Amino acid sequence: MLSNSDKAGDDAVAAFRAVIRVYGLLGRIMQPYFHGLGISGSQWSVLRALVRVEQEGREGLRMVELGDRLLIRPPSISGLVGRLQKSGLVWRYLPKSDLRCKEVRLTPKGRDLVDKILKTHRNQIRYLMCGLNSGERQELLTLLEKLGNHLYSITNGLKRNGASTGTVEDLRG
Amino acid sequence: MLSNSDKAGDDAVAAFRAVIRVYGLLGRIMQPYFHGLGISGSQWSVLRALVRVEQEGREGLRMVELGDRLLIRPPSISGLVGRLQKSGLVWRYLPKSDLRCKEVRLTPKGRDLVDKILKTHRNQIRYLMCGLNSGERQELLTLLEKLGNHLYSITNGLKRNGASTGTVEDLRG
DNA sequence: ATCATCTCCTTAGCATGCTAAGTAATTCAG
DNA sequence: CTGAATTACTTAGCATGCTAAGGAGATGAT
Repeated sequence: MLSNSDKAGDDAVAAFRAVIRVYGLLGRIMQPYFHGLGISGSQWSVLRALVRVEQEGREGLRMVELGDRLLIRPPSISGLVGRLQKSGLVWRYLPKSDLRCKEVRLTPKGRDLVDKILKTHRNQIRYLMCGLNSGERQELLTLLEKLGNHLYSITNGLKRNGASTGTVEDLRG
Repeated sequence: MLSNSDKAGDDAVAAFRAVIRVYGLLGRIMQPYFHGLGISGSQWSVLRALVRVEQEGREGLRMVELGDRLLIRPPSISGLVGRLQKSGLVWRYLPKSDLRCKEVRLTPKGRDLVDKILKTHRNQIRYLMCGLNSGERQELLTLLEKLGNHLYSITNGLKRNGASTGTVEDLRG
């Protein structure tokens, strides 16, 4: 019985490793691409999130909201936004409603850069992903969304447990 | 015609973003897991590669081979192996055949740790991936391998081009 | 045989991620 | 209304990734 589930685990390990490998390969390609644009991939994620938020009709994002969207922790957000502010692409201010928070928004210079990058960005991503045809990309998206929902529920479990170690036992035992 | 390909690009962007999100979620779960084991995910990758190489009948791996397997650059390998050596898990020596190289192998302490972790590791991965059933995991693996092969051929193109900026134009124009 | 080149590794310096701990503002219990 | 708990952000310190540049050994053209 255990040997059966061992075999069932093999495709789990293989798929797990494949996600990591593909992510690594994407990074190897995207890093020099962003370097040529004068920013980093992480910085692009911030700028992109701020544009999206403007399109939703809001002027800025609180730091913690940014962290939720980008899946990174508050201290990392602080550093990232700080460097973007030093570059003049982003602006940080205190909303009057809650002085604990800081909100971030694009400067005109930041918006200009995003507009410039967006003109070609979709083509770049399309080129990376053209190893799969459209049907395959949609299938991949479906599978990753399903897996992502599962993983997200695990991270919520971690959050509820406080000082968890992230193991199966913590979450199930 | 461009508007058609714009629509075709949408699923490329969505799938691209899904890979990044799933990788981020995996990291959020695996990081505390490895922390509880006394090492990091990157360090585990090194130890795991060294065990695999032993199973292939070789005693150790050159630094640069390690980098190829883990998709990281030589300076990162130096630091990673250096810290593992300081922890006594790994051993670095000069092969007589080529004094430029250094080879890395597990110490007994390192092998003991790997053996201990491997007892439960597959269950942990299986738990992460159980959001998909076995057929879905195999389908995901197939898609990611196909995409990975495409991306790998792009990185080879970057290597051949020397100081490339990693854009579509560099590789196609 | 020798000089140029290539390969492998390392160091220096930076960006990005994390946890732990600290400060300031808000909220809630009494 | 006041004190405790919570929430948001920051700082400090570490690990990991990168590029650029340098040194030592191997290779190759002449």
